[in-house]
Amino acid sequence: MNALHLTNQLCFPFYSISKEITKRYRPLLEPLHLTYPQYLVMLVLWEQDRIAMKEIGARLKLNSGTLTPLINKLIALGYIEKKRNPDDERHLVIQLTNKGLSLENEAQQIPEKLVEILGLTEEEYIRYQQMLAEFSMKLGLNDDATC
Amino acid sequence: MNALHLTNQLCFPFYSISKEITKRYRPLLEPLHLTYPQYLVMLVLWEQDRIAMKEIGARLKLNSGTLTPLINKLIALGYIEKKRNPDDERHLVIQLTNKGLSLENEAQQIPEKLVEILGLTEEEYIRYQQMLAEFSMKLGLNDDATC
DNA sequence: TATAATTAAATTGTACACAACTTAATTATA
DNA sequence: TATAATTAAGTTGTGTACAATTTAATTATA
Repeated sequence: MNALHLTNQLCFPFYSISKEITKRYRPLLEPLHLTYPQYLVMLVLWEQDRIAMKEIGARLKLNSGTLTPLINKLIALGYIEKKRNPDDERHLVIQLTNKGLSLENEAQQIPEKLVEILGLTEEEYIRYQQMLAEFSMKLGLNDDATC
Repeated sequence: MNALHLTNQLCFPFYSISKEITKRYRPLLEPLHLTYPQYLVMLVLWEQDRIAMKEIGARLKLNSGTLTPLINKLIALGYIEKKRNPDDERHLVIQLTNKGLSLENEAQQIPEKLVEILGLTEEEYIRYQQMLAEFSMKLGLNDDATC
């Protein structure tokens, strides 16, 4: 076996599948005026509002070089606001606006639409998800450094 | 179950695992002066030399906007050359230089080093690979449009 | 066979992604 | 308590990614 053969790589499928899914998200997110990384930030905030930018970065594994412009774009869209934490001025607290809050309703059908677009059954979805969670664990991606 | 919860997403693990593996490739590829996408182009050429840029794009699922600067970088590094196909001047034929050809030797230990860095056993590697190949198939990523 | 349609690269514009560095605020330590 | 170390954002520079458009070459069609 030639270990340098493209089909024998482990990373390449992750890389190309990731890009392909992101591409398939595009038409679903377009009505919300969001890109996929912007959508991820919104998911975090819908889960827990008023958290530090640092914490969003920790959950999404994004550093400030990526996150700062993302956050600024979401502010420009009117979905979030940022203000300094008075107890520690280094921390930016990110907060949903009413517009950002109500956007969650419009996003409700996105996950089911995506599964449909990917052509997966419920069992397949769960099986892949478990496999990925296991793999993420092995890579230490679930160790929440901020806890 | 909240389908909008980050941990219930299918795409997010693909996205973050992909980025994490790419990050772990970095120190392995640094001695070759290659980034991960540049390494992918080299893998394709070590498999089959003197192919059209279009064909490289088809295998890696990259369009010309991404591939053109990648190819130019590899030329600047002295690993490849490009020339027009005399039979069809629209096609760029990409060819390894001696330097690019001999680089394959230096790349030989990369796959095993990566598996070690990822902390996977042989069986795990194969199992994940199969699952990913299956998923890629479902997404139609293996349909080689150029055949 | 002149014109239209198609095709492969290149270009343009927007948006990540991250390493390395800078700045300002906070905390630790001599 | 002045100084050093640490921390969170922001900035800079390089390198993808991709949609949409342009350009040049080839092929199809009226």
